[in-house]
Amino acid sequence: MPPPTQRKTPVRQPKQRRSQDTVNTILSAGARILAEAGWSRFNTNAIAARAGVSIGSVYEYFESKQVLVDAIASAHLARGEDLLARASARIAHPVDLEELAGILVRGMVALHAEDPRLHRVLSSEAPLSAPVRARAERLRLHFVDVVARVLDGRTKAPRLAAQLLVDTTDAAVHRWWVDDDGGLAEPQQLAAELERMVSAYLREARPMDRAG
Amino acid sequence: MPPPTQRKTPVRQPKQRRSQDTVNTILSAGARILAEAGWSRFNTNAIAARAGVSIGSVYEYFESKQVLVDAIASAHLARGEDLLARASARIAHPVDLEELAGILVRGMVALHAEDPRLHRVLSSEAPLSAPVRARAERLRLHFVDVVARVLDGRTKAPRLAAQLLVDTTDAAVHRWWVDDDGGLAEPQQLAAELERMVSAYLREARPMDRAG
Amino acid sequence: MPPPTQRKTPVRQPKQRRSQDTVNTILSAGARILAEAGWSRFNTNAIAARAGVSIGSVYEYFESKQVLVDAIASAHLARGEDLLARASARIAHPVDLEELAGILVRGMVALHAEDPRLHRVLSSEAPLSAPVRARAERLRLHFVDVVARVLDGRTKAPRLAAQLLVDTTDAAVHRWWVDDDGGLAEPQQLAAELERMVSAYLREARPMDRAG
Amino acid sequence: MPPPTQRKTPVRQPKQRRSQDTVNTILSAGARILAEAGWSRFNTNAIAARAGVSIGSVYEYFESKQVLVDAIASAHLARGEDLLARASARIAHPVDLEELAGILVRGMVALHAEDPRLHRVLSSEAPLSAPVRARAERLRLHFVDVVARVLDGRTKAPRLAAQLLVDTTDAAVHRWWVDDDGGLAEPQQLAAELERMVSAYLREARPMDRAG
DNA sequence: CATGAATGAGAATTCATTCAT
DNA sequence: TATGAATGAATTCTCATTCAT
Repeated sequence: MPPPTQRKTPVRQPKQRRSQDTVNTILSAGARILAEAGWSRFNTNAIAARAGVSIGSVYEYFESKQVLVDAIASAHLARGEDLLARASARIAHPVDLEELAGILVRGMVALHAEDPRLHRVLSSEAPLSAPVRARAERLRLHFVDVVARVLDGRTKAPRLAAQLLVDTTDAAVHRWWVDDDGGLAEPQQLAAELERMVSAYLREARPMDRAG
Repeated sequence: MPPPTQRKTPVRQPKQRRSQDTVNTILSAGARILAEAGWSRFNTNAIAARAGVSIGSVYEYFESKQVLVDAIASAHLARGEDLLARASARIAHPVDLEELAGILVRGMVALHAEDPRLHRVLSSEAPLSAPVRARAERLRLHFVDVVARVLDGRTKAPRLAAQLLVDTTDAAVHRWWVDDDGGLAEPQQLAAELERMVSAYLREARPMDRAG
Repeated sequence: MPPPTQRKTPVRQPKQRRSQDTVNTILSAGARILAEAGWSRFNTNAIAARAGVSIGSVYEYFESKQVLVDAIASAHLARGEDLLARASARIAHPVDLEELAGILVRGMVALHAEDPRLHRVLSSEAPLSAPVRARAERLRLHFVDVVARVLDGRTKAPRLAAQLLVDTTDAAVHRWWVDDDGGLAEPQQLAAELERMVSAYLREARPMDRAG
Repeated sequence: MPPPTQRKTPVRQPKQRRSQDTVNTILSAGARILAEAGWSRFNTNAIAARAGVSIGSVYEYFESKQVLVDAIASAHLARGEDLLARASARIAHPVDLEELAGILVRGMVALHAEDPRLHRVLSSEAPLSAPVRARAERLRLHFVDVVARVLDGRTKAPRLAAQLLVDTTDAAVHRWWVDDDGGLAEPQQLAAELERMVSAYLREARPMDRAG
């Protein structure tokens, strides 16, 4: 944190500023190519050209193509983590199980609606490094944790149920928002129906329901 | 004219036999590489080496790398179509809605349990041609049709419900059997829970349930 | 010459007969490919397929691709030699110098009108072996000889004049009939004008013209 | 702002200089291979090796082998266009018809004397793209135009005559200078005789000659 | 730091030719 | 003789990466 002293226009180190700009330019050029043309057209020379920088600069900031695609994926994951952090507040608060279904499905839709084409390429075509895949896995686990905490004491096997809910809604929404190429029904309709299914499950999953 | 009797094993001309052997060798070498090393290592020279044939032989039978991967995908789809055809007999018979959930989930598991690594690469990494993608889409539509027919008259919006069920179980099972890299719970447990969720949904989706 | 004896249907050696048929089939399949698709598409497998024989048979009769294209060129040259032989009778007869121009130009047109597309490929694209090129050169020399003999004693430097006439008409007719892709005037008009030019030259090339 | 004075030698950025050098090296390596070994040996690896650059550099500057051979042909054509431009000044000036024959033949000789082996390969073996062929055709039309303008009003059908003259001299000189493999007479002698033939034609092609 | 020319390993594809059947 | 499956050297082209300026 910079000292809150009298300098109005703080001397921003031009070097670092410019560097960060270049890094961002490269990252978004790469992301756009990935989203628009897929992994097969994601080549370092094209990225440099699109970013308007030299290929040398790309390698100045990213050791290799792998590091670059990992960085793009990380940025994308960071946005997901952000969304989850904000949503978890809403979920964590003592919430009616009835509401949970809606929050869950709508949250997942929000998560996948953010640059779905990029999401698609990153989650299927692009070969990400192990650490990045681990980070994605952690995001999922975190999601499961949040839901499990809500279910705790209110359903049998809350953690298993949480994983079922997260994985199912994630996978289904992913398919409808990300993978779909001309499906049957509208994603919105399907999501509403999915909500109904999740509700039905939660209603029957109460401990007493099974015991009694 | 040859005797129209007892020819169960048709006289295979040795040349055709040899060709077919080569074709099969190439197809399975390609499938194994795809399953074990992914699309990025799927190159025609590696395939030829693995199949123990020359690169020329690969091109003798497959016009291009694209045609080859399409052929591998087609064979995989054919196995899926087969499974569905046999399963649809079971589903189509007047089946209790309660049973449907089990048949559906177990059918989907069977569908994905067949060479899941190959399935994974074919369904995400590999760039398949439009006709093959259309064939996969047709398989999915067929599945939805079969389920919709069972639901007809027994749930509201049977076709929408059918798509929800097929897509959800497909996506979830796909994730657990195909995509999973070290998840939380056992896929089997999750599948059992999924069955419960589908049952709950069907129970509540009866026309009278909503009307009354 | 076969003995004119009583066998009506002579026993033709089926082997040699069939062989010759196969050879001819291959030769014309090759010639057609050469004429229609050019040297770059002239490949032995395509020829075998087009001829309806196996690639093995092609190599049974022609040691190599080079031998095959040479054989096609030789057959084409043989037709040219034939034409020249028949034309030379007409030319050799004490012919008016005025007539010579017409005979020459029309003969050259006839020579080039025979399968011009094949002629084009053989005379430019296809890499013929030295012996075949020598044979083509011999045909040209023979042509020059025939014309020189007519000019002998009637023009100065009859051999030089003969070569001028043969080469000029050959080259020009070749260009108009064989190479032309959408030229200006009609080949026929140009040929008529060429005749006029040759006539004019011959008229002025008489020994006395220069001497006196 | 740089001083707007005495900059005769523009400041060449070293990078552009280096690039241009590489381009030229590749172009002439390609031209030499084409001239010395023909189209069949014109392969990108050989060109790179001969130019002393990597294969990557060849493709850095020429999208494809086709583009490269087209560039070589274009450079060759540019030299021809230059020659014609300079010659047309001489021809265009009110020139005696007697002189025309000499100018024409000598011009054509000059045109073909420039790298005849390259000319040979480019004009027959090498498959040039349509635009380059069109450019060659334009050069020919331009030549015909120049001659036709001289003949205008002095011969019947001046344009037809012009085409006859251009095509005939072009084809003949091409044969003698470019295609010839050990012919009979010296090309120089033949050219002199060709000049005589053209003169004779022009003398007789005057309008009054035919009318009266 | 930035540039961009240069590199070269690697991948797809073709096709003349061989040889076991 | 005929067949056609199999071979593999040769060729075009791509693109991640390096490094001199």
